[in-house]
Amino acid sequence: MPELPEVETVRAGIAPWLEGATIINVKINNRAFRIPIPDQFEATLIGNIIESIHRRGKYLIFNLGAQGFIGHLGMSGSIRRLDLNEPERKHDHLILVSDKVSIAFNDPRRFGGWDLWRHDSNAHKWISNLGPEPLGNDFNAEILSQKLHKKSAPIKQCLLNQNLIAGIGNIYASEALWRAEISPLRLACELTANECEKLTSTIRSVLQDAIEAGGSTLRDHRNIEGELGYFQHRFDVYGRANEKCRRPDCDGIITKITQSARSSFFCAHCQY
DNA sequence: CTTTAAACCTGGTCGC
DNA sequence: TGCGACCAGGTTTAAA
Repeated sequence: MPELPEVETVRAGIAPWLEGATIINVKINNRAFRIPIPDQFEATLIGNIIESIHRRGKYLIFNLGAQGFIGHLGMSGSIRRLDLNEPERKHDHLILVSDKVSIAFNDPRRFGGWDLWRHDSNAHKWISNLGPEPLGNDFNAEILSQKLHKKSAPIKQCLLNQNLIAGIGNIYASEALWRAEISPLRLACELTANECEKLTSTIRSVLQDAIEAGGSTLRDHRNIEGELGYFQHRFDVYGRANEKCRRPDCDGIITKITQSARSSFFCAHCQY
């Protein structure tokens, strides 16, 4: 479920609970992820203080000092606070107990994963080849144009390539292209400099708007007690097949197409 | 090197 | 109420 904004919302939600906390216990109910959780995971964490929690693309990075652990929420992962004596739920694969709070990582499909990292090694392989952070200073229209120029694939597929830009997923790829009035079918190498400029801007705005929507769910007391990793945002095109285009003065209808086995939504009337 | 397809999983929904 | 088909926000691996 989670793309960059959802992962950032998880990070912002758990950071106040866990930064500065000492890990008391780690309980793993199921290690069987695409890459199994390593055997030394629990022993490496227990007794250490979580100094800080970061995000890179869709990954969560927990810093314990000279070492730490890294997590991915996959397609169906979420994290929630686990209060004292609160029962575990089905698919709670990882329980982390600290001197402040306990959290549960729940992931029905187990497409997510957890691993260890050390400062004295190179960056973890999960994040070593990621492209720039779209909301960071290393991302701009020139960089995007340079990268897309080498790609003959449709722009929608390129936006999902984490090595080009980190953090965009299937929803926000469609949303950013709609805002930029660019068809998902356009070949990446054929985008003009002006279109790259526009797309850079809409990628930023669509992610930023979603983070703010996630932030508002964090401020809602009911939601902060609940699951982090999923919040319903109002999408302009995603999931709106056969509905009216939301662009003012456009009377187009949203179309759903399949590109490399993923669905794309767009308005053929105003996206060219 | 590139691009495409299949694989990894569970659960919800829809049509019969 | 049940069953099969299909769909889902991601990434890696094998194959072409």
